[in-house]
Amino acid sequence: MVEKLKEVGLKATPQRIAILRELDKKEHPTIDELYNNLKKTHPSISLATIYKNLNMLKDAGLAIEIIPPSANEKSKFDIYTEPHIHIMCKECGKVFDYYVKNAVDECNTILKEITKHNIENINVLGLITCEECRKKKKN
Amino acid sequence: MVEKLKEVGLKATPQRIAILRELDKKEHPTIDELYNNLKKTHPSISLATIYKNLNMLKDAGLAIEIIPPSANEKSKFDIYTEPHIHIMCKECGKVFDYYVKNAVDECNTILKEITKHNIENINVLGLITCEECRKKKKN
DNA sequence: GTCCATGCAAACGATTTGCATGCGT
DNA sequence: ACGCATGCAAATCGTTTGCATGGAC
Repeated sequence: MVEKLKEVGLKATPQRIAILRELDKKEHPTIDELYNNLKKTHPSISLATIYKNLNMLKDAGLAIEIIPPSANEKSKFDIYTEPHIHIMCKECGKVFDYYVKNAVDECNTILKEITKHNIENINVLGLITCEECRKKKKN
Repeated sequence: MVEKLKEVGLKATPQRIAILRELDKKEHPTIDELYNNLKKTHPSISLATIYKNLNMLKDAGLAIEIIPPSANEKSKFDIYTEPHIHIMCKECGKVFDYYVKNAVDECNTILKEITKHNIENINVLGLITCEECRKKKKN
């Protein structure tokens, strides 16, 4: 994590390293989950620091924000290493990663054909009902 | 618009009708654009009313929210009639609609193959640089 | 030693809420 | 006439900002 930060020209502070480590667990925390988790090891960490750093990490391409479709739901955060697709459970909000390289490209191609536009980037979020939630619903 | 509202069990108030009419112009307004436009014909309309109604219209499936990828940008709103795809200019935020029925299905199919999940719904937003913005950039 | 980062508290903006009044049915 | 909708103001929530102190380089 220290190297990643230096590569993009950011100081390797303990807080930043901790944030990246936490994101690297791939649990897709919301900001306050991140805050609560980090307080365990960094009791003095402040929310403002987390906000500031998440913005910097996003700008630097080391983190990405997963924005839910309903917008009154909270964003979740993920470490960014290579392009991948996110699937979210519409019941509980849990996020699943799919590191399938050409999936993003395929969707992109389809959009290009339809729109005749040069699609530079796509944001895809698939919505499912996860196993757990499906079970709960049955009862 | 009156009928649409009654179909979903909502009272056809002048404010609601006006909101739907405004969305039907397909200009994808933000909440305050909507507010400013509606004030012209409904000077006493309140922001709270717009917020409440947009939420109800979304829940009822008569409107959808287009959430930009950067999340500090404002959401835009659209009337919902049938599934379609949105493309957004990353420079100026302008939104373009594509009513191509099987595009949504195709993306859906790809996601299903990759994830082996039953994708119930997808949220796709394609990002481009629109003509106007491309011209501006050249200068 | 310099400059950027941190952490606190205050400021801010967007959205929601409570409540009295008005209006669609 | 009833019950939901409106509009106002206040409350709330998430996020950002300013600033003094601390820490990475």
